[in-house]
Amino acid sequence: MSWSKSRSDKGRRAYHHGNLPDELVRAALELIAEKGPSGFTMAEAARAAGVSPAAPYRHFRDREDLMAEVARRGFDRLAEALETAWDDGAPNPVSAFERVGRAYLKFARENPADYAVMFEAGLPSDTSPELSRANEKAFSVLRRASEVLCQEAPAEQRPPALMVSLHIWSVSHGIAALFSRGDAARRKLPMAPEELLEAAILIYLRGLGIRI
Amino acid sequence: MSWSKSRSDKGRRAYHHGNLPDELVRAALELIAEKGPSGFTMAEAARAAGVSPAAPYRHFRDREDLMAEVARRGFDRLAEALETAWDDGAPNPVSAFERVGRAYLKFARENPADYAVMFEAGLPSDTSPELSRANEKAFSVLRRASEVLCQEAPAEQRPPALMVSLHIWSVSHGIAALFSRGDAARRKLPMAPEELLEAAILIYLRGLGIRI
DNA sequence: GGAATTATGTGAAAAGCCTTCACATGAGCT
DNA sequence: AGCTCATGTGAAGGCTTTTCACATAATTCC
Repeated sequence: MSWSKSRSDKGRRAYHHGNLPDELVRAALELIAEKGPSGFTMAEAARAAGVSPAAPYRHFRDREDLMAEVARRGFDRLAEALETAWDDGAPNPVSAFERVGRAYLKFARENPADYAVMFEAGLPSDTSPELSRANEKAFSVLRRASEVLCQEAPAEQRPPALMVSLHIWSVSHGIAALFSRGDAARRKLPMAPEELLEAAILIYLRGLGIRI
Repeated sequence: MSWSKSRSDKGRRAYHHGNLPDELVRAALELIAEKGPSGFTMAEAARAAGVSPAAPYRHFRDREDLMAEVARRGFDRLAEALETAWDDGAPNPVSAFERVGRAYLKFARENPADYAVMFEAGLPSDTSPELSRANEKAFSVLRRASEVLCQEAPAEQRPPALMVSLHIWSVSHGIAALFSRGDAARRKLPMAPEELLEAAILIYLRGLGIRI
């Protein structure tokens, strides 16, 4: 049996928690969802997990280290969501690309806590190699999609795929950050964020000479 | 004489500071520039201004209130910078519009602390009416510029100016947030943020059918 | 099976922060 | 000069982060 502590007697708390890191990450996300990244405290996360305030430090160097792990997992899940949405460009690159955009906003809307930690917690970019790699992985989906998409542009004025991916990421992040945050919608919009992004992408692609 | 305490004897600290609110805002910006919005503390700002830790509370309800004032001033200065850049659309709307985009990025690059507080400190959108108004003022510059710009589009497919302004703001903010932050450049770019934005705007305008 | 080693959690403590309160001090007005 | 209001101080409570020695459980190795 791999977890010998087990749930045998449910009421009693075992000395060893069994899965503290995961639980702390979960607690952190809940707290951040309620009170923002700066409102989250190590002590409260420990309390939520039912351990002493010192326990988390067995698994995370400090508060920032826990945040970085939250962000890393966020990027992993974002990468997964974007990958699924892209679906290898089926049935055609343009519609798959728009699906990716919508998936990006959906992620930001449904996971505002993750998103805030990923992009607004002010984590130094070199916090951890794992974080950088997860970030890179999410971006690479956009990058590959842009490469396929660029093949659709007339050959004589084909834009650099990297630039296109940066443009799309920027506008997606801009809309997510400014207008698409969970309940705390920053500003009244004449249309849903998804429609706003879709329109932006369509106009942009037309500007690239891609037929729609 | 309006400030009778004056600087008469420079060494001696007067009991009354004379201009504590301004000094606190200045100190806050310096601290935030060094250690990010979450690294800023009321106590340290007070220390920098040479007053006791309790003094700031005579001028700001709490930490968040000071942050909101920092953000408010930031939006005011951003609005001013954008207004100047727009220059009533001279000599022609398109080039003036690009100037506005560059001014936006310049502001973000040269005032990373202000920018961080304005957009990433997680201030509740209803923190203060003054903050909302300053925010609105900055955005309205973009909005008016978009209105003029849209007149350049062929009448039969003229886009809503509000949508255009939201698109431009989003991509500008996206680029600023992701790539254009002071020294902590998030990611290696094949081109300067300003060029990246300029290219995005040109492609977008072409997509709108605006001749360049 | 039992002992040694390692991993994980505890309690206590130092240091620092936010914020409030009663009180002190100075400025401006009459 | 005296009154009133604005502004600054010191001390205090309650919170947080983080470390350290110590306790206890899980695992490994004979």
